[in-house]
Amino acid sequence: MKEKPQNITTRFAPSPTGFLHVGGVRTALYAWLLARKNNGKFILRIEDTDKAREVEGSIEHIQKSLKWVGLNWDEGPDAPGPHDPYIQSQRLHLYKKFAEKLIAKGLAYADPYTEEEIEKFRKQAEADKKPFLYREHRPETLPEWDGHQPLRFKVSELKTYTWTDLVWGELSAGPEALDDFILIKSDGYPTYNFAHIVDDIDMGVTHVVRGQEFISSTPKFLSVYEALGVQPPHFVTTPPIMGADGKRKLGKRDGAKDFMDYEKEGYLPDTMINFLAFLGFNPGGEKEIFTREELIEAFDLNKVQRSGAQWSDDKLDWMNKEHMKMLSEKERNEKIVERLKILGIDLEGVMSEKLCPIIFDRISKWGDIDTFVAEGELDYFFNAPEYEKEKLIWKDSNLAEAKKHLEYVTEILEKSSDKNFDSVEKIKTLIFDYATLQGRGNVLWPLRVALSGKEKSPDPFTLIYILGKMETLARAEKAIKKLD
RNA sequence: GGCCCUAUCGUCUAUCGGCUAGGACAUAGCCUUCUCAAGGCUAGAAGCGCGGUUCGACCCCGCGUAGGGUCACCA
Repeated sequence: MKEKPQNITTRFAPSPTGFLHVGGVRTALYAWLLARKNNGKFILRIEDTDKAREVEGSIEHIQKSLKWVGLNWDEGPDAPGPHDPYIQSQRLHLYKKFAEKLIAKGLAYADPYTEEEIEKFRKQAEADKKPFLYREHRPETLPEWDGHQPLRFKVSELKTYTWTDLVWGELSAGPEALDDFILIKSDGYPTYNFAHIVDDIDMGVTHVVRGQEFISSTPKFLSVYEALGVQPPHFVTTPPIMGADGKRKLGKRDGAKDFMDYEKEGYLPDTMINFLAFLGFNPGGEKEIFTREELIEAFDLNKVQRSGAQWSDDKLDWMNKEHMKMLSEKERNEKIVERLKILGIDLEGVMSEKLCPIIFDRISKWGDIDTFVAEGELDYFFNAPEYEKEKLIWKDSNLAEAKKHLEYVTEILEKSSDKNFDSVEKIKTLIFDYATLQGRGNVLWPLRVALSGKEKSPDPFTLIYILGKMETLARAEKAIKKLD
């Protein structure tokens, strides 16, 4: 229907005020997908114009987050490009240059008021239940700027702006959205409202992918583009991600967590990409599990949602398991062994070959291994169990019966010539034959509980295999004694 | 409060005027299984309300309602 846009350039422009949360990453993801799909350019720009809110180390942390999920940028703080540098605090001269253009046109002036005076205006507006508009207090003669007051933009024409957002369609807002906002603060740094426009122009950004909170200030941006005589870029506005309660936009103030926490919890990068993309986007079919490449292929701005989507840990976990299943057995095992090692459990050779699949079945993210271990779920392999008599009995059977079966099985095990139970298959056949005659549950249940000490555990043959002859017999005999 | 936006199962969503409203997560039940998990099957579960346009509205329009965003020398 419409031809592929040419020479697309998108950017992600976080401010280094701490960590990135899922909302920020999704905005970055959409910008990245848009660029990658169109063979365009994706720029990372750091918007550090608020020195008071800046948090040490966040630039590195943000980059780490993006790198974790593979959102690579073509130009950025650590990737030199034609518009170096990519950190706003190092581009002050540029904002000044653009500010001077506006001053020359009579479209910018110094703010003569003190902060207290403005605060008074604001309070008054609030009391009158009216939106605060600075321009209503604009001095008759515009004060000249000496670089120490805030520099304000002068709205020259109060009109209704209409623009097309690639996600939301046609949008418009009247003059009440226009105001004399601050371009450059008294500390010499530009505000976001001005800096991002200057940078987007300078860097040739064609598509501004941003959160929905910027819709209301778009007329302000358009009035600046107009004053500068520059054609505005395309706006691509993403819907908000709501907290799990569905009530409010997810934000740091509401306890949104550090995106890197998901890495710590053991989610796969591909899951995060897949999940985040689908929170507010759906290509239309019934397929939900997408690889990164498939996502780039399927991404379409027309299919991006406008209403907020609620975050769901349940669905994230499900999706992560789906992506985990796409891993090879070798990759799975390596991950599990690695995670266990951190917990002080060393698995080697056959042990890991046997144990890893059991663990894999029971987790939906690598971090589940931690709770698995913490809750003693793997104790059946490492510690001799304590018994509660009743648990050794299968359904309606009785103690004597359980004991009889256990003793018989013990006999089979003792007779086994294979000291290491390397061929559990042979033993398995013998026990199975017996169990089939006696009722499988009646035999296998007490055996499994005797070996594991738990109501839930892997099957008895796996246990026999891993425990070895000595330990298996020791546990079985302990259980038999308990049944006396 | 002004302005802007949004509205399909509990949740994420499909439908681009023809719907017996589809899928996924979650929930419940059943099957399989030595238990749990996994897997398979099944079930319940939705078009915010009122008008209008139309042969026909979940889809288009208006009003109402609800929710979100925004109104900083924050981004």
